[in-house]
Amino acid sequence: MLSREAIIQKLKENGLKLTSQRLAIVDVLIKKGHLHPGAGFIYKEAKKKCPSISLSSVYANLNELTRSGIIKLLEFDGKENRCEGNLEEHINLICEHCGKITDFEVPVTLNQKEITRKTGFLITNNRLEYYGYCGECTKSKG
Amino acid sequence: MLSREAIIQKLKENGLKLTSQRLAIVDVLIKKGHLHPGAGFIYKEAKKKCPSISLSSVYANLNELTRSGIIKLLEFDGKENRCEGNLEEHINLICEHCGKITDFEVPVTLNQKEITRKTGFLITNNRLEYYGYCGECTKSKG
DNA sequence: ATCGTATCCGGAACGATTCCGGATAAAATA
DNA sequence: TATTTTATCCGGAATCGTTCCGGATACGAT
Repeated sequence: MLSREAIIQKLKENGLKLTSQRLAIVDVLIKKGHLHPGAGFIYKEAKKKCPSISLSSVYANLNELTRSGIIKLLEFDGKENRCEGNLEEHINLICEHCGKITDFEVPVTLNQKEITRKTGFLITNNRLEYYGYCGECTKSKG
Repeated sequence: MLSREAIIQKLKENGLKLTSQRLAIVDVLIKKGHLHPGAGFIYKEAKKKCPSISLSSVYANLNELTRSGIIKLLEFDGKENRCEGNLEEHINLICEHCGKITDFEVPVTLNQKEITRKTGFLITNNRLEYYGYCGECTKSKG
């Protein structure tokens, strides 16, 4: 995740205004320990600093932040989407019990050029996920 | 994708009845050239052989086939979900222009045991996707 | 042929997200 | 500082793929 300053600079570069709603959302995103928050959580948290904020503004802002390359949205059908601040290629470990998402750096980057050469497919984005049960949930339940 | 016979055997093993609706859906799934169909397409196609079929039955059956380990559902937020017959670990190349999904075998299987050892995360399922533009769409448009 | 039960159908319900149009406020300009 | 421009805001309605419901149907065991 970028620093607050870097995000604000990117926002300015993209001609986006620094509204109180937008900054409140950014502050939730950069808060440590709350990785990969969903729109609902961000709404609830941002409301503490900016009580007038609406849920539709949260959604609009998350889309805007995505367009500016500040975050990435992990979309899940049925479930809430989640925000991703780590834009480097990596694997998301998603716990099916507690919902926690952990980043795992890919030791050897898969050779995307080889895929393009073999198939003609031009890669612009990726989504690498392992589903299962995190260490804590495995210990407590089995 | 399993053969028709193998699927029918799996259905019997799991105590599922061989209804005309279910078999019509299976026939759409195993048809070559229509890889990764969505519920809407399956509904439309199955209706040709089984005109009384309902969309809710298609959904119920896709969930049942998933539970029996015959297919896997690729869930997309906003867009239709897609059926996956290849249950081996591989990468899906998803074209953002035409929507086509192509399987790409992973040359070196990522070491899942190492992930478990390092993080305690127990892997039960995976989702590996590259988004971009397939060869055909790249050629025709650029 | 009978029976038990999984499965079916149609439509209502669901829920996260998007869309709308009038109101607001950021920030450029004078 | 006052004015102007325009992105952004809010609240609620709309969207849409999917799930849920209850009564009807038909598979397949006996």
